[in-house]
Amino acid sequence: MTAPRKATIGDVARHAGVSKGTVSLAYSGKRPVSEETRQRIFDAAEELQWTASHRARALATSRTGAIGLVVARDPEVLATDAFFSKFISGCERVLAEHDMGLMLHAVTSSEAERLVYERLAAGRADGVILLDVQVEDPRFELVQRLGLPAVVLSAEEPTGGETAGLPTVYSDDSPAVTELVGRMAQAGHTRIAHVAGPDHYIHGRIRREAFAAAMREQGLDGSLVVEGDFTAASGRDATAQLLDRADPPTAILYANDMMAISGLSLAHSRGLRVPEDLSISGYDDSELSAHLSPALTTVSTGAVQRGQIAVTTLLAEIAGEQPRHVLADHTTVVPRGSIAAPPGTPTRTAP
Amino acid sequence: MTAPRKATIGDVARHAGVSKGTVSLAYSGKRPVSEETRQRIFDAAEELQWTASHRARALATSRTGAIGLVVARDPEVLATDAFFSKFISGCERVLAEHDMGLMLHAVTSSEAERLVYERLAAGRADGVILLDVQVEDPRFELVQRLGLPAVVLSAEEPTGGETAGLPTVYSDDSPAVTELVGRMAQAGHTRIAHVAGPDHYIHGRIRREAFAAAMREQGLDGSLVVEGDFTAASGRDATAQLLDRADPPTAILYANDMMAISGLSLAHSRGLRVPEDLSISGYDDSELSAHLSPALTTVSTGAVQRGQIAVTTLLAEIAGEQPRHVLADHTTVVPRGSIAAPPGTPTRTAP
DNA sequence: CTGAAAGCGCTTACAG
DNA sequence: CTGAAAGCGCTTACAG
Repeated sequence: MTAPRKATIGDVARHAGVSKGTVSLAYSGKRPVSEETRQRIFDAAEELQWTASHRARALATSRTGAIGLVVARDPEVLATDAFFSKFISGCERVLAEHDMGLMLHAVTSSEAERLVYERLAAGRADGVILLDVQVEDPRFELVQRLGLPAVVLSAEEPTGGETAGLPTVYSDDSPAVTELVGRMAQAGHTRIAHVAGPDHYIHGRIRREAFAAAMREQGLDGSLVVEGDFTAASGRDATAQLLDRADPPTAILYANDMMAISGLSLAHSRGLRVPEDLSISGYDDSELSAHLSPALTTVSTGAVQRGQIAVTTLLAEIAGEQPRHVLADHTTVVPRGSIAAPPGTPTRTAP
Repeated sequence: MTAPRKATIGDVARHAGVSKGTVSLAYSGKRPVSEETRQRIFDAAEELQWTASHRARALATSRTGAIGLVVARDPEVLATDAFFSKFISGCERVLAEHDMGLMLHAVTSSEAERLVYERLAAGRADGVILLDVQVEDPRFELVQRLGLPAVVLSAEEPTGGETAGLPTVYSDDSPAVTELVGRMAQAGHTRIAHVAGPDHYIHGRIRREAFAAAMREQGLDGSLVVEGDFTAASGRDATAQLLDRADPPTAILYANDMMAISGLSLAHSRGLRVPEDLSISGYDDSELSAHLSPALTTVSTGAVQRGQIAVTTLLAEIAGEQPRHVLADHTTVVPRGSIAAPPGTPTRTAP
């Protein structure tokens, strides 16, 4: 039962009667190997059940074959984030093609976070993707000092060096928010509120600014904003605060699905019908949002595609290509049943 | 702007006027180094900004410093799984102590899955944790053939070699389900239904069997079971099917929160009040469940602890210790507002 | 097309 | 307490 020593490239070479170099070449194809010896080598490898040692290859090539992803969020929040796992799945898709993997790190302090990046830079990963970017994120400087290739994922175009020159995969969250406000206004709503994400997150801030701008365009008062933190708890509390007002909103635009769903639930429990009494929208297109009753109007973020693009961009940078910013916009509004005319609207306002 | 060559242990040794071996020892502490040279070494390292290369160390020690986790689920489903990210967070906690990392792989075909395990075994990970275990899971044989240390996470004690002798971290989901049924029965429910998870998953099957057994114990009919697949979509459909019956249940026990939440939403949309008209319970204790209105009675699975224990167990196995099964039971019912007496019950049945 | 050898950057017996 | 050297298992110029 004691594990037999694993075969090495040397064993295969000996077995096939060639040099180690030739075995290596037969697999990499970096230089031609005669069909005959190639076959001998494959047979020997098969017989010895040999697979190249990843560790040895990593040292020889100075490439680890992994990229790093560090998440500095409470696991509770991570759990409920529809974006995250779709994003990872997109990353995997292209990593697999390149025979690479994803090193995931969950940290809870910024001290631990710094340490993790240092370890990654010490050869545990060939590069990293920076998620949940904050305004003037300290990681920008950190990765550059560490010489660690990185791409940042942002919700706005880094026109003025917002991402410190690091290659950035960005989308623009604004149009979807504008469209959502437009739909609500069109349905006849005037008192529209926004439950925002934290302002220090770019995607929190952008969605909020887009809300304000869209309301202004519609000639409406865009000041009814409550800041949440993307958790269900904060969604419920913010909603309670809004509904408790003397002049409660007739529509609420939430910065993510999670907050929208707990908000929806609270509204229901207060006897409000959605969408008849209250219209709402989310952001993220989580699986749950599509199967609620009524289903939640939300925004699909193209998370899988962004994962793919982010990794592709990172690999290009690692390969030494000139870093560039790339627009990855698959953001689109998914209209579902949670928006209707406000209460008291005549059944049909024919044009 | 061209990246300066990174310092190596040789540079540090030269700088400090010692041998490479001594530098290594100064850091590992595996053998004593005089305080004076030790300081010289640290100073040199500091000045040259040296950190040991993980790749080189990995080859020299035959240890990769990472464990693998492969998830064979639709990203949509993963996204909404409260267990998963808490579990990962628990893993990280102990991995960090050991200066190790987590290689995460998301696969969508069993073909891809096999390939990933082979890669992991080829030196990309020192061991793996097997999640979402199925009955007679083919991975049991695979990891053993590959000589890849593994621990499996199960929802029942592997008394009869269910996990092929692999060290197993198990909990028992039954008591919580029994308690839930008990609470519902106690409240006066007799028509209690179960929306189950797929039967080929151990945790799906166990919860279902526990439901049947508990109903039997209560002298109730436990045949009202609809199989879902843990997604919100299936939760909604199963609930519709139940509520459409001539004799709909007055209480529904769901195999996870996600199905319970979409079920709750559907019930609401049909004008049923929860818990006045329908009592429900979930399983997983997701963040959302606590902030719904009413909050969802559910089961906390101790996912963080299980992650910690799983990794601890795996590291012990990697270190060559005798593999054993370990009970990791932090499963407990979290009573919240979603269970009450069935409709038509006199206000208070004083004992 | 193939071989011999150096090199990737550490760790760890082996001597002293 | 410290040094010189071998070894981890590959890849890749360099010769032929």
